[in-house]
Amino acid sequence: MELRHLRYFIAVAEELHFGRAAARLCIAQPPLSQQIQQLEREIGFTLFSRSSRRVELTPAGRVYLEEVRSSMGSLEKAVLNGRRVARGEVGRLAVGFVGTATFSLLPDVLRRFRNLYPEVELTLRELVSARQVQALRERRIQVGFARPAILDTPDIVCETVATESFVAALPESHRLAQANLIPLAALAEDEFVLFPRSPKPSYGDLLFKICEEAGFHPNVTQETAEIQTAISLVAGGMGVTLVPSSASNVVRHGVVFVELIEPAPESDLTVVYRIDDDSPTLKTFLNVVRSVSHKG
Amino acid sequence: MELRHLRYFIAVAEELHFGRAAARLCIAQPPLSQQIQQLEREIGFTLFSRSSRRVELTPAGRVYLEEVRSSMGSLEKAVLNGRRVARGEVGRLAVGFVGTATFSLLPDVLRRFRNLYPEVELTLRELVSARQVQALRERRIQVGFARPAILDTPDIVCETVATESFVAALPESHRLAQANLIPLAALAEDEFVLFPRSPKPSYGDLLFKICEEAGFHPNVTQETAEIQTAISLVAGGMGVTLVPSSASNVVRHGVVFVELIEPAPESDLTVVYRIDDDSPTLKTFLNVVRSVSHKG
DNA sequence: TAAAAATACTCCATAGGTATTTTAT
DNA sequence: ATAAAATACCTATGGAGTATTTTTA
Repeated sequence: MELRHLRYFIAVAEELHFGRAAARLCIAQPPLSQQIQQLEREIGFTLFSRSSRRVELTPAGRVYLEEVRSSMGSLEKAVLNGRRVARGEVGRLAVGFVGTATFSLLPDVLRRFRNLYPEVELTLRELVSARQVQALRERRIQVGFARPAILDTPDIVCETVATESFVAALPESHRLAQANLIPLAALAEDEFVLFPRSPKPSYGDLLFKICEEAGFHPNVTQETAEIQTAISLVAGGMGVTLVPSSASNVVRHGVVFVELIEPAPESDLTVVYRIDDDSPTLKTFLNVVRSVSHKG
Repeated sequence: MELRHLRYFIAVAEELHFGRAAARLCIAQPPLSQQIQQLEREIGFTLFSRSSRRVELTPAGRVYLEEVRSSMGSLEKAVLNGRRVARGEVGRLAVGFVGTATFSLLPDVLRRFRNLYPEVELTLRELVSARQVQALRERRIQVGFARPAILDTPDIVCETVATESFVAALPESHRLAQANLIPLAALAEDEFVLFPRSPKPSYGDLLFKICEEAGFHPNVTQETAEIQTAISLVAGGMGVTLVPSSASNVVRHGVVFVELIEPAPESDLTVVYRIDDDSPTLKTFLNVVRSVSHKG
């Protein structure tokens, strides 16, 4: 049995006339009769009761017609669904992200992507950069937002999507709180709220190196994994810290953000994904990331 | 697109290997590759990511596979359903019957048919014989149980399925209540509970004629359409009546049934149906009727 | 280099065309 | 007498076969 048989059957069932049905199908009448006979032989029951004056569906033909129609409809839908998956319009995507990405690009990307492709099911998991690479390898995520110190593995692509300068977060009462622009070295004697230095590459490690490049070892008195918490601690007068400039959007009583004199330390935010992942969902996601990245 | 394409697609998706899939399909590998390419061209997206070492389903291919599988399953089921309808195992059947048929064949036929073909939806309507012919013509019923006086129309087939003799129903207190066998003429002076004489042909009319053949005009004092009611009236001493012998199954306090001496009046119970109705449901029903009729 | 998919071509089975017959109104 | 389906027979498209090339692990 072939779909041709079913298409012909539907045509005859709708016209109830072999000649007209054949015309509609752009074939001659005899082959149509033959194909219908062939179909009837194969399914084992008659579809039409024909006389030379009238063609009628048999009861079994009526039942069969309905079910065939519905199956053919499903087959057409299957093609449309497949196309939408192929275009990345439906699917599933697990996204990893470092905590420090939540202030800048990530919210915009997610909002935009959800608007454009509401039928892609997004799963978010916060993971430090090293864990993201691991998760990509194990396919637990398809894409990550990371801050790679040096991320150089051949199986993972790493694309910079934002470069942010750091700003100093100071308590309101700090002696430099009123300044517009300070050198990082001005904080050499201050107490620092910093972040865990492992697993490497870590955000804490990066900040530590930045301080060393500015000529001092930071005097770390508090450690926390969360930027939000760090800012709260600064507000509480526990010390100063460095945050990506995007975090200065977080308005919090008791904290001021001060820019740093050139050469201002910078940090790249990157998207990471498997080099061998050609899933269209990933592609559309990356396109959204890039569009947001270039626009902003 | 043809079912061939889909069958090939499923085979390759299951084997994930063109060579093995081709072997399973009993064709050579090149035509299989061609058919899959053709399918991909038509649906507009790639089903497999192939390298010479590994064949994998694309995400769209996975989605398409599931939907195609289900559609193909539906198509197979459609054939099975069609066959069952063609065999008369599922369907709908409206059955007409005269009230006097309810004691004899009809209950047995219905019980048996329902057991054998539980998926045929039976509808029952009580109709006098003349109405059954009308209902058959208008296709409101497909088969009827009638008592045709003279039913002679070319479009309706009328098949005798039972011949019943009549018995007299007498009140317990009747002077002949103890008799085994009486001539019908013995009731010439009795009061009769009879049935409406129209529309003709009617059961009431039939009984009237039977009495006239026995040589008297029945003295009708009560009329009712229901045999049950007639028997109740007899029990109440309102008169006597004639019922088909099968009605004597109805045990009722105060009534006795007495057989009639030869020539005992008889009545045919017939099935009636359209001569042009070739529905398999009707055929299986008629077969059940005949089997019950011959057995009993 | 070896396994497997893709091309290149050839062939024949069968879908479809034309002419005609059968059938039922 | 006629409309319409079935049958008979022929043609040619395209599915499938064989031989070969390409690809990548």
